[in-house]
Amino acid sequence: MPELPEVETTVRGIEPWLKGSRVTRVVVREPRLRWPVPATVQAATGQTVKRVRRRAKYILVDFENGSLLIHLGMSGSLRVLTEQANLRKHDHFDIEMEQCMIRYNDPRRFGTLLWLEPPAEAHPLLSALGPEPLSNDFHGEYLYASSRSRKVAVKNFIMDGKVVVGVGNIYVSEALFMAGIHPARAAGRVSRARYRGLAEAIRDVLGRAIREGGTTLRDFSGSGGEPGYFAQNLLVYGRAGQPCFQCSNPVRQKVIGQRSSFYCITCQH
DNA sequence: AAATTCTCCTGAAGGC
DNA sequence: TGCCTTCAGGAGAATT
Repeated sequence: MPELPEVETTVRGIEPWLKGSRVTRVVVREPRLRWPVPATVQAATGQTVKRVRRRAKYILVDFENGSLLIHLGMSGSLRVLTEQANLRKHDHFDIEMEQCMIRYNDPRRFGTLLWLEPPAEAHPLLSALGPEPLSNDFHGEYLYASSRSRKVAVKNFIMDGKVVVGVGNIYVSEALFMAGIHPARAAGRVSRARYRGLAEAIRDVLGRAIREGGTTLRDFSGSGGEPGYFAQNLLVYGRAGQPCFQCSNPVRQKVIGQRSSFYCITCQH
């Protein structure tokens, strides 16, 4: 499940192949994704890529008069192909360039391909998003201020894209453990000092994952291309029943906000 | 407004 | 071994 670090790694991987190059063709062979891929994506044909960037977990391919928006959903991935390659099951679309092609594969079809008229930031999917977790706008004070009177579990609060973007189920579990905060605690009942620690933990865990993804990222072309986001050793996520690295008590697993949460009842309060 | 539930889909894992 | 069931999960939409 691609989280922010993998999306970032993907962006860095494909940008050198796309930037300054022209789209020669967009082939949509299986339009059934999160939303049906609209015919308007053909607007990219013939245009030159100005840049490739990430906002939350969205990939934006910017052109002079619009942007392609790509989301990897749960199971999406992009590959750069420089020569003919057989189609695989769940290959949804290709963006053909002068020197290569970007091929999107997504078994579970939770991903997205849309065409956005400028300014892209005004699009409903992007306009209400919170700050980037690695930006200067994101810090403990911000979390503290925006969580007052909020009763939702702090875990759900952090996963809310209007609060901060791109912190998914895996990394929120990791960051809460690092900060010693119980995931089910009401967001409004977390102290300023602990929010400082949490913001720091989020920044740390995402930053590390991106750096590790960057090291496993080589040329991003060919068959492999899978960003190595799981290279990171996880402290609690997926470790139910195994000893906590800090106190050796078994890690608990419980569903909070419809999603599995992993935490240590001794170390997190 | 805020919180909760529903929804999309398929591969993997578990049960017998 | 193999078939059937269950479940996970990003995030917008719908509902309470």
